[in-house]
Amino acid sequence: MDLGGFEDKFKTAYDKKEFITFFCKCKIIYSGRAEASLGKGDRLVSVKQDGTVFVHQPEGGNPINYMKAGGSVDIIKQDYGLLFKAYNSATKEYLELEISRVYNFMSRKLEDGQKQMLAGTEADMSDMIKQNPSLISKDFKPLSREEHTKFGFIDVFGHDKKGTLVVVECKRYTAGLDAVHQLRRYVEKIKELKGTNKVSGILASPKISPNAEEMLKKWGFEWKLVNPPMRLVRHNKNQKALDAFWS
Amino acid sequence: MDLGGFEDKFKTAYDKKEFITFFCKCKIIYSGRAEASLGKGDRLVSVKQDGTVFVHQPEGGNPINYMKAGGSVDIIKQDYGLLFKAYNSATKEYLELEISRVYNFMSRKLEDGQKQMLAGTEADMSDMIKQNPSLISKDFKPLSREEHTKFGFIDVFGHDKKGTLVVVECKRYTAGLDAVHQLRRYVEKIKELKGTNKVSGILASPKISPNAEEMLKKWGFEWKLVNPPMRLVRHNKNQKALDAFWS
DNA sequence: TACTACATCTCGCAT
DNA sequence: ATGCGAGGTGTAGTA
Repeated sequence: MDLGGFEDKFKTAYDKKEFITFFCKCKIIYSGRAEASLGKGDRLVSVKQDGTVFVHQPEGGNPINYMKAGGSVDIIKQDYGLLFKAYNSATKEYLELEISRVYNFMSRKLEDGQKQMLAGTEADMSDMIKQNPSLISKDFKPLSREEHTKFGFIDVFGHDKKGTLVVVECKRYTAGLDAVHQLRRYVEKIKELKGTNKVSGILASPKISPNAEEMLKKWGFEWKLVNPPMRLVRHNKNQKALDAFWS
Repeated sequence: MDLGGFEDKFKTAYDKKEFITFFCKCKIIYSGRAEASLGKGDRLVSVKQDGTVFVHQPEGGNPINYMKAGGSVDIIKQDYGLLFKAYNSATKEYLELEISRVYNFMSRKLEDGQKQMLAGTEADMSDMIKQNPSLISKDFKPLSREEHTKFGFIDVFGHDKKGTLVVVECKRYTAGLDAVHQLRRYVEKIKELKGTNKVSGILASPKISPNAEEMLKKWGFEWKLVNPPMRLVRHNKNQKALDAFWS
């Protein structure tokens, strides 16, 4: 594609705040939170309607470069082709593409007012435990969930029959050392605030790493196997319904 | 764009393992590591050459849905339009787009063998400290850096004039409670391994949160203000050299 | 605004 | 394969 034609199309679409995307050959320099450079190659470049920019190489899950919303883009003629400059003066970030060729270009104003519904998060897991406290133990009585105020960020908080306070930390995946440290921090905090040593800590997760389990025991806490809700529901349930749904 | 024409183009490009990207109106369901759904709206959809899929809404930095490389994509005619099914049997993940309209389509085989060079990471920061130990203290003698062993991952390890062992943990940004716990873990580990209590811990970062500083002091550690290297060099250095380098 | 913790985190490295 | 920590992490929720 002709670079002059691209420049015109880009500027028109950018002024109209359309979603822009194109394939090109370019060299990349980023300067801001770090300093990065990438030699010449073919990439997908997109500029979103809020000013977000991202660049993808032909393989790999994440953009190789990006700019968050809030910046601006200029295109400037150079001897080698075009200089695509995305910059954010507020954060002092600069992303520059030295474009030598543009292969394809498309742009359009996209309309989308939808927000994603999501189930199976850690919040859902703590919900499930509060609804079904026997997942932790027979005499666990939950009092609160996702406590973000008084005691810190505790997933589930409650007590047992003997009046011992119980702090539960949930992890959706394998719990590691960091999870054990988190639990310890919350237990210490509760002990301090309540002026008691009768506080037990429970880590609830589908799995725990060996080091984490060792440290957990060393500090007198417990691990409880709990699977997160909604995970692979379709695959663990009736297989016939599945096949019907997914094929 | 005609849905039948899109279907043909997509299948041809997909078979050739081209980088595919299109604008469409669709409804989305994801099932796998969580369960998610998103009502009808306009989005950008891309399928990369390694099978990576991502879907972007018109605004926001991250893809609203994605699949990592390793899966497959099918397109199936339906009464409402086309069903785009991306699935990975190994991980039991499914992403389905119910496509009612396709606005634009482009695909191309992209060639790119480049890898990004990056400077200003935490590894560079620990390098800098090892090169310039006075950033920590006058009598700090670094011995090793980026110790990536079974004991853990210690950024910089050394000793002072009096023979006290020193563990340094670096953070590029504001150090929080997690960083303090990390430091504590490494110090405890070293004490255990070396059979001594003469181990001091230092947290090196450009900033520290109040809670983190409190906990740090409580445990007898120190904070040292260290800025990460390479950050904003472009803006802090001589402007003439800059212009030469960056233009 | 700053602080805290989650994320369908992703990614790389070492065991 | 698993564990562990960094990330130009991003993002949401709260004080």
